[in-house]
Amino acid sequence: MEGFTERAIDTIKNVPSGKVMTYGQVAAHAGSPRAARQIARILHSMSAKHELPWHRIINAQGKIVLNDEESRYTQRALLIKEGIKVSESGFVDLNLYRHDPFGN
DNA sequence: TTCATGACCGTAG
DNA sequence: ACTACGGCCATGA
Repeated sequence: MEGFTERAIDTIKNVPSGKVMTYGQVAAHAGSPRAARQIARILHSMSAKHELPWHRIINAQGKIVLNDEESRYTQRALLIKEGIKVSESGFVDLNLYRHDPFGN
């Protein structure tokens, strides 16, 4: 493994379709539990380049928090297409769709 | 090395 | 559900 960023990207790539992970979860799995903000930055800047399933990453409340209106719509559409139920206000039920890297 | 920057997190009102 | 605040921390200039 390289550094935090590498592990984070790897973690994100391993989120299966139909599941989601929170920023904090990814950070923790990458070795830095309190570095959730870095995950946000990684997705913001490298999602296209690394072909990451960026739409499967949401915040700890299970809510979509993108600033851009268009991106929000896209993310919601992608999640729904994978079978995830998303409320109109952009909430996802983490109890049902949370992906646990360790399989718990 | 210091400084600003985030698609965050948890708590509180 | 919404806003406000303080805390956290890996990057890049």
